[in-house]
Amino acid sequence: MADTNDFKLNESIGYLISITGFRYKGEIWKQLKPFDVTPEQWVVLNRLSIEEGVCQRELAERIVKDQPNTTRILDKMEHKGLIRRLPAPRDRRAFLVFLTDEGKRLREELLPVIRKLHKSSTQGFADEEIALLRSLLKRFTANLK
Amino acid sequence: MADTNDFKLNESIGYLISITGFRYKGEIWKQLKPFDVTPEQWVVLNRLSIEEGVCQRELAERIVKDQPNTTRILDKMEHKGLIRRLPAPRDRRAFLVFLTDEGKRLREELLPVIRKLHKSSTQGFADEEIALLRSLLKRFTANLK
DNA sequence: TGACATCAGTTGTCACAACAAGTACATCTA
DNA sequence: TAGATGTACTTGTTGTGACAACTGATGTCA
Repeated sequence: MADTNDFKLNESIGYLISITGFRYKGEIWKQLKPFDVTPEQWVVLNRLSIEEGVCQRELAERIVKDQPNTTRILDKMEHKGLIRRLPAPRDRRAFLVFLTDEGKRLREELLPVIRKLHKSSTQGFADEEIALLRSLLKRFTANLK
Repeated sequence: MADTNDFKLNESIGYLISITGFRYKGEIWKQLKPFDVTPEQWVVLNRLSIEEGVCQRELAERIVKDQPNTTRILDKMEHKGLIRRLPAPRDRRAFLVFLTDEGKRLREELLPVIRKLHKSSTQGFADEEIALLRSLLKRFTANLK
C-alpha cells in the first residue's frame, strides 16, 4: 500500500512540471550558450525591451526573482555592457535599469533563436491545447498560494 | 509587429511551465526546510526507498541529474548520515548507494508533508484533468529532444 | 524634528546546475 | 597482453536560488 503511494509521489504532477520546466530551461541554456547569455539574462533583456527605466525591485518582480539575485544578474550584465544603471531621480536609494545599445542589439539577435525554440517545442499542439495547458498551469499555481 | 511577438514570447508556454515548476519546487523547499532537507535530497530519499543499491550513475539517471551534481548531493547526505556508499562488488570504480536507517526514518517522516502538498496543489482538479496535463507535458518534453 | 519603522540595494552563505577536466579502473582489440 | 578507448566518480569554475544580515535613504508620527 505504501509502495503504491510512493510510486504516485514520484510521478506527482508537480514533480513532472518541475522536470519539464527544467528541461525547457536547459534547452534555452544550450541555445544561448554560443552568445554567452544565460536564460535569466535573456529574460532581463527581453523584459527591459518591453519596459525600461524601472527600478531593480520592480524589475525583480517582473522577472519573478528576489532582489539579491536580481542585483547579481544585473551586475554581470552591466559588466558585459548589456544594461546600464542610472540613479533614480527622486530616490537616492534606487537605480533605474536601461538596456544599452549593445543590449538591444543582442536581444534582437537572440529573438529568432528563442522563436525557433518556442515553435519547435509546441509542435503538434493545437491553439486550444496550448490555451488549455496554460489554464491548467495557472490553476495549479493558484493552488500554491 | 515585433512588439506583439515579444509579448507572446514573454508569455511563452515553456516559460510558464518553468515558472510553475519553479514555484512548486520552492514550496517543497519551504515545507522541507524545518527538516533540513532540500528538494533534491528528498528526491534521492524517495528514489532510494523504491530502488536501493544502484550505482551513482544509475541513480543520477533516475533523478534526472548529472553525475557531478549527484556526487555532491550524495556527499552532503552521507555527511548527514542519510545514505551510505558501499563499494560495488565487480567494479572498483563504482559505489552502490543505500539508505541508512536514519534515511529511511526521515523519509517516512517527510512523506505526509509531501502528500499534503501534493493534495493541496491538485485541489479542484478532476482526475481526467491531471491525466490531460500529464499528457500535454509529456508531448511538450518530447518536442525538446 | 527626532526616534523609529520601512524600504532599495548589496553582501555573505549554502545548495544546485552546467560544463570541463582529471583520476582510477574496466574493456576492447591488435 | 600492451596500448587505445571508454567508464565511474570526483573536483573546479561559473551562474543562479533561498535566506539572513547589513547600509544608507525614506517615511511616519508623536
